[in-house]
Amino acid sequence: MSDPAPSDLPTHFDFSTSETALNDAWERAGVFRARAERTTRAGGDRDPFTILIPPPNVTAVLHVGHGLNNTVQDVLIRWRRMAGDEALWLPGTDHAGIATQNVVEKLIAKEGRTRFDIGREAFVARTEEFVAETGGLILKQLRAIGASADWSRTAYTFTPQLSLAVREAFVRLYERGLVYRGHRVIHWCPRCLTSLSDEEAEFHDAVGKLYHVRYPLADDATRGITIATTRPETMLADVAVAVHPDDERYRDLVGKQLRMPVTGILIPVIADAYVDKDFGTGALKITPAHDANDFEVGKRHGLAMPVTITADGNIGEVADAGGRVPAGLMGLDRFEARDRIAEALKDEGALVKVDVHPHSIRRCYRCNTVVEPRLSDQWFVKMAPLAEPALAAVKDGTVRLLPEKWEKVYINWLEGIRDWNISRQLWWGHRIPVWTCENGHADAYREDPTACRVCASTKLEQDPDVFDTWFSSWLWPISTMGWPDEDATDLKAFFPSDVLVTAPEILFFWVARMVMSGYAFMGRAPFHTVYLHGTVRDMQHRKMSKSLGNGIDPLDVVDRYGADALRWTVIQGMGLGVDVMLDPEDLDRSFAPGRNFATKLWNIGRFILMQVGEEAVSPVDAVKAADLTLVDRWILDRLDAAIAECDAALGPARPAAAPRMARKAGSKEVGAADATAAQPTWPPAERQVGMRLDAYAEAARRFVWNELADWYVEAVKQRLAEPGADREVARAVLVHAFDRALRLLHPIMPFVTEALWQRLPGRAALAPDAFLAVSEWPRTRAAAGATAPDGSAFDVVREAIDAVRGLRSEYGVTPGQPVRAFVARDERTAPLAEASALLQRLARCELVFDAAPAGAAAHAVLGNGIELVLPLAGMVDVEKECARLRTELDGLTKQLGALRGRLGNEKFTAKAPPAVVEAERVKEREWTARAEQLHGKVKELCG
RNA sequence: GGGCGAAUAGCUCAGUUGGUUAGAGCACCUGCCUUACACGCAGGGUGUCGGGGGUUCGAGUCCCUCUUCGCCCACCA
Repeated sequence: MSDPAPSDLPTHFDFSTSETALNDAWERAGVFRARAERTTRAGGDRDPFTILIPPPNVTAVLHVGHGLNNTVQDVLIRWRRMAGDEALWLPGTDHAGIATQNVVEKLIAKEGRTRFDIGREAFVARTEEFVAETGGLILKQLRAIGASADWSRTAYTFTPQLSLAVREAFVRLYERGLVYRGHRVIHWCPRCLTSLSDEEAEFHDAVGKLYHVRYPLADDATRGITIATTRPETMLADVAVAVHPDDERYRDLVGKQLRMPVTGILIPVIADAYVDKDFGTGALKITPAHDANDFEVGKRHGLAMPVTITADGNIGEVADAGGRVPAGLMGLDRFEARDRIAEALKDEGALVKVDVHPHSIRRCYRCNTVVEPRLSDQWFVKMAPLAEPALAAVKDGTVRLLPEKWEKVYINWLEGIRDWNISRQLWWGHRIPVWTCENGHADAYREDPTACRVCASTKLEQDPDVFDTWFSSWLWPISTMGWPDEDATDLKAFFPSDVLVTAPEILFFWVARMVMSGYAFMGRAPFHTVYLHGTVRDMQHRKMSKSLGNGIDPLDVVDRYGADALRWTVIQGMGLGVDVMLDPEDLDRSFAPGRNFATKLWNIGRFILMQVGEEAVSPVDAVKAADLTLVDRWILDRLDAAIAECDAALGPARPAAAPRMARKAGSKEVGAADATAAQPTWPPAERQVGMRLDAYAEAARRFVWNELADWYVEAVKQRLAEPGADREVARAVLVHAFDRALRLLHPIMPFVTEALWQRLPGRAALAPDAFLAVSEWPRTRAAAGATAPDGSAFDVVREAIDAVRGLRSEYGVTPGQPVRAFVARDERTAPLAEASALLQRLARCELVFDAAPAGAAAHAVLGNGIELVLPLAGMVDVEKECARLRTELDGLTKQLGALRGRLGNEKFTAKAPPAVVEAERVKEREWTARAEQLHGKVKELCG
């Protein structure tokens, strides 16, 4: 890079040009590309560290939720890359069956056509074309926020390779007897014209009406049963009224016939324990084809199952319903029919009453249409056997969910797992590989069959349905790695992966099912950590959404403040699992933390580059310990502390591969146990540790801003200005500390840190393709086996400066006015003597090592007992000082009283840990000394 | 209906196994263009840790209870 001289650098980081240039440079150098052969699993010396992107819909456009999700992944992957792992972040997209189909349907609707007008083949071709043209835009957008994914491995759930995995998975489950054809009531979306899984039919609160309808006895219209229903339109398909067998009210009616109003159809009264005696009237109308529970009741009693609602949600005689639908209702929309039937009931006098009834209704998760329960044939996966190892994995710590509360939700769901409806009546998706021959032999085939496996008939027809889109998503951790080829290079090197970063909304849709598929097809969990982050919300805590118009476009933020500002803001404000609040109305304020810090960092760098010059600096290790000044030692200490804090906040990258545990006595499953025993589990002490990205960000920020910039840089300004040996020491320490700070911050702010790091002196000696992005993650001196001289002596200096500044402010001494502070001569003042020039510069305070002159004075006592005295003659009135002293003394007396009370309490001294008691004793001595001192001053000054 | 969680500064949140005078960022107030940065510097905490009770030498932290809020699941028509 040809650079301007440091002094010509602008005062703000020019992110708009630098970000693109850096992205290009990184990609050219291939720093994001993972190499299987370097992993330990392939005989190399690097631990693999893999993150699989939660594939966004192929038609998706980047929104702030993606921004957050992918920033987290990128921070983790950059961290591990620097820490020496072979880091793979595998990007890709999801074909998103139902969602993409809806998009294309809308597109052709603009041409006045439906998918049925153009036919299945043309529709699929049209969708493929649309995806090819516009799909994957989001992956390009991810580059703009700095995503360091391995783009050479970009995957898509609908490629031939992944389709093969989907087919293989289905056939294997089929062969294991875990797939079956079910005839039952499922969730049906009348707009998408497809069945939905339980998870795809989401509950929404609604205030409906509860209609009480009287069904009279066929042979005695004066008697009857009143039932309650929220969906009177389904009465057209009623086949019975059920009561509880023990219900005295209805006992004599069981077995009798009722004549339904409106249709006049006769239906029996049956007894079934499913009915709740205490709900409504205790009588329940039974509509087996349009209610999942009624279906079960109907099966038990061998009842007919007429279908009176069509696929698109209208009234009609669909199946076994001859003569049930009155002509006037035929073809009506289901909700219109509801009102019409209610009117008809009212006219007949059969409508007893209508109550307001708050309840939950299910809606399609893609189009929000009210879901209709509907009798149909679908493919299901038996989930209980698959759930078992997935449940055990979380219980035994093979997989941890962060934050922990989601483990309970996960376990709760898996323990009550229900079978998964995987067939969809859509056109966009993987066709179900089941063929049925003319003789009715249905079977699953790995290859498209030319003849029936059973009877060799060549007249075969493929099931018209496609798979639930999640049936391909759940294979993501293995299909993207080359499965079903178990020898695939990537599968061997990078599976299982490490961390999955996603939103809790898809815990069941995706996360739990991936764990299941990992065990079902590879015998292992696909990752060891699931990081479930919060949601981005506006200031009213509403989820950001297009329809509410409260969204934030991440690319807009990148344009205004840079990708680093976006990333920093999101990471530093994100506690584990906590929602991030941003104000779409005030981007300046929302992204101030990131914008401000990026600029601060840039200016620290700018200053350092200007002061340090171009000549190479010696490594800090080469500096003799004796040549380090107080502040040098201090900043190196603080650096160690910051590294340790960052490491602690990030936590262990993976559970340690503990030595194989001794097999439990009596365990005979030697061979079987081995495959899973090899997968390490999180020790209880580490299960909730790490992944505190906000704490990591804060530790790094505090070091570079509050310690390096606020203190060290200020302290070394003078040394840098004067040529000589000490200047070289200062340069060495300064460059070292800043270099390490850039490393710590790089995962969060990759661009500004790389731009600065590339300009550090000594870069010329490095290889031309040396990047901060692949530089070594900092280690503490202790971790590196080096000795660390104590830097705490500088604390006295800092305290003295703080104290003088505080006193100045308190007494209203203007910043420009020089002051003198007196310190009684004492060997403990040695650090102050060494740093008195600093005190002069940073606090405009001349230090005098002598007794203070008599008269009004301000006092400050430093932590090690040194008293600092500022004469206030001519600067402040005595009364004010007296008042201040008295206030301090009062407060101290109160605190001392409490403290002495505790120390005098035998129970405390006997029961509290000795260390705590000792600390209290020390404190008591210090406070007592201070109190006596204050007493003296008050007497002397105030009489 | 079942399960889970939260309530700490104006806002968003930390607060590790109970142990100094409860912290951070943003916001706010005061003063500063001090040879990098006003997107900055220096100073300032503005709090009955939701209410009540209990355990303890000691409670923001543990237990009970009440209040409020949120999340997940569920076959009450």
